[in-house]
Amino acid sequence: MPLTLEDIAHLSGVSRSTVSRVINADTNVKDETRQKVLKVIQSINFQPNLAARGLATGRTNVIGLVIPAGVSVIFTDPYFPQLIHWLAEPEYERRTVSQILHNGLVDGVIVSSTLMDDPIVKSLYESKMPFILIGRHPSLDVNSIDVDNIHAGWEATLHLLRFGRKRIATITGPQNQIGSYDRYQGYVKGLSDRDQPVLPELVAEGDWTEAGGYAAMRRLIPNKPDAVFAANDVMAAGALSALREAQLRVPEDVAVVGFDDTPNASRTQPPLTTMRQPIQSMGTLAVETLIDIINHPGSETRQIIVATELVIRSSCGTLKSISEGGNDKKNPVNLSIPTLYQHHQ
Amino acid sequence: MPLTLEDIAHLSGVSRSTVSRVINADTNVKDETRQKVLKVIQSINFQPNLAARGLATGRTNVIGLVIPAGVSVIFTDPYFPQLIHWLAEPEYERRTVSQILHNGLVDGVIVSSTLMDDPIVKSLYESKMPFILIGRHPSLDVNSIDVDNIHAGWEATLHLLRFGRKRIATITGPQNQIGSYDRYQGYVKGLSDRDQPVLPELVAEGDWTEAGGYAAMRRLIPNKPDAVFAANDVMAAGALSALREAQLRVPEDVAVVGFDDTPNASRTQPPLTTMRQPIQSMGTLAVETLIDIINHPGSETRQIIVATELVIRSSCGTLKSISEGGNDKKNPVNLSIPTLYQHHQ
DNA sequence: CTGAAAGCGCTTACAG
DNA sequence: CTGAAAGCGCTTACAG
Repeated sequence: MPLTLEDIAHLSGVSRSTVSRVINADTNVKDETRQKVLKVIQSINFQPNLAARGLATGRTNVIGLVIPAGVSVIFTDPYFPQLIHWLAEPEYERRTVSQILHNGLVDGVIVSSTLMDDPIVKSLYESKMPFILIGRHPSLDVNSIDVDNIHAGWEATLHLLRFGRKRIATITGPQNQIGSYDRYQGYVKGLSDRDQPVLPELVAEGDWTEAGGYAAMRRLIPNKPDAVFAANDVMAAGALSALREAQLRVPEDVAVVGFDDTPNASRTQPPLTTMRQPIQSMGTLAVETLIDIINHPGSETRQIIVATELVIRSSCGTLKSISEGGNDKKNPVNLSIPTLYQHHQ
Repeated sequence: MPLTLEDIAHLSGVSRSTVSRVINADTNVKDETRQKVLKVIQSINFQPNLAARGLATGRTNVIGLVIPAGVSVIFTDPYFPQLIHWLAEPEYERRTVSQILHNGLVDGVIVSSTLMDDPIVKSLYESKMPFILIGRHPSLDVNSIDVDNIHAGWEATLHLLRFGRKRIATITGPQNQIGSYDRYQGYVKGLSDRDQPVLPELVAEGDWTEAGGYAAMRRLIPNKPDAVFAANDVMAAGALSALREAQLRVPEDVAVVGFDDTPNASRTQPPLTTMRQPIQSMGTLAVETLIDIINHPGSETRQIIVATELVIRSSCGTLKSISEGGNDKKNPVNLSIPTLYQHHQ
């Protein structure tokens, strides 16, 4: 149970009214009293209930934004990101965690955080606020929904190996993010399982952006990779640009595999082979699961893993190109395609 | 002042408790009573105060979404749009207007609606809820912030005329949107002011999307335009694709002017001349103005017009290309560039 | 400078 | 099936 004004009042030996005055920066409070109360408030990180305040004052301090034609348009027309750019200002963001999360205005939260040890997750975990993580947590037993990134990275790498690629590079995401770290571990495991060395010169860290993928690929090219596994499609697209610029053919000279299967993956030149995650379903499932968690306090922790699926397009060659690919007798190519594989477009 | 349960109780001749039961679909209400109460509720479109309900029940029925690195990433990585795709589902959207707007959870709203006569605007206007429109309203006296779309369309068209273009086409936005309608009116006025005919065959309506711009341009090409004014940059980009495909050179064969100056405008091939609106500032200004309106109830209506600015890149040729452009003695070219004009990139 | 008390608009046992 | 009453957690005159 969250604390109330009354609790703070008891703890600091004053009345509820005085606590309220302190919180609202009313000047009619003796400085000594103010300090005393403030100390208590800070020590237990008290957040006044905004619903109650809203009721009492008739003001909530929240404003709404109505956009036409639903949420979808804000992603198709670059006009909207700009229009709500103020949302990204530090002044607005700072309040998010402490204030919006623990002030009685939300029943639970979905956290799409991939940071290795995000303080938000820890504080949420300790606060008893219902929440679900999209991703996984390395140590805490929290509700989560995720793909098996290690397995997915492993599978992507193996796919490249099957095509006879010998110098498989990877463009990773930031390594302080667990999903990104896991994909890299999958890559390492894939190579190790086939007795291939993991060469540092073939590993470049990106930042999920197209520019980052482009830059990473530029760093890799001098080291002569014949394939690259990018930890997301956006960086893969950047890598394709760098390869094109360097006059390298995809997939003939360098095969490329991405991750996500975001809509643009099928529109790159050439279309991208990529590890699909069912992102939309994960979002929906997160909402549904969270609501269920809210409705069943004290229920068991849920850790949901959804399946990924390699979507084969042309950026890594098709099976017939294996013959061109410098086949290797020691690691015979497995010509059977797992049933999980599907072709798209 | 919004009505309360107590008001409904009086109006329907029952107690507050019963009204609450009806609203919460409690089965312990005589059917006759329920109908009576429901009728009153519907007749005045009563919305219970969610802050009060949240206080009473300890549940608000709102869930939060925490995303890493701030709001900005959701626009750069296509992962996020997919993750929150459920927000776009009708089930979630339906509640928006009536429920979220009039339930005491927001103090005011920004409406980015461009529809000619949006019912939301009307209902907001009647409800006394503080709000500000991004755009303008054809008849109601509402707070608004907008650019002068007529003037901007006029200026874009005149720019093309100055370059000696004779068959200036336009790709409009949906004509049931006022901003889009205004831009078209500006185009018409620009041509009329220079005694040029407005040819229906040179007018095509788009839907703001790249695909829509592409399709519109394909319809225009057979009618031999030598310039096109697109009502936004996204459609202009689509038009560029269609022109490239038709082997028409930009700007030599067809000059193109866009609208917005969204970030991609400088990255098209060739970079786009476009009418810049200060979208970010409009967003910020809308927030600030709304807060001010909330803080000063009963203050005068504010109608803010912010300036646009033609950003000249290469899609409409540079001044020296005027000499190639088949100058017209009757309409001498004005070689002086207004100081408002600026060159970018 | 401080506290007791009323009130914001709901929900929900409790009593009938 | 219905109503009176208490309570959710705040704020804010009012009295001292």
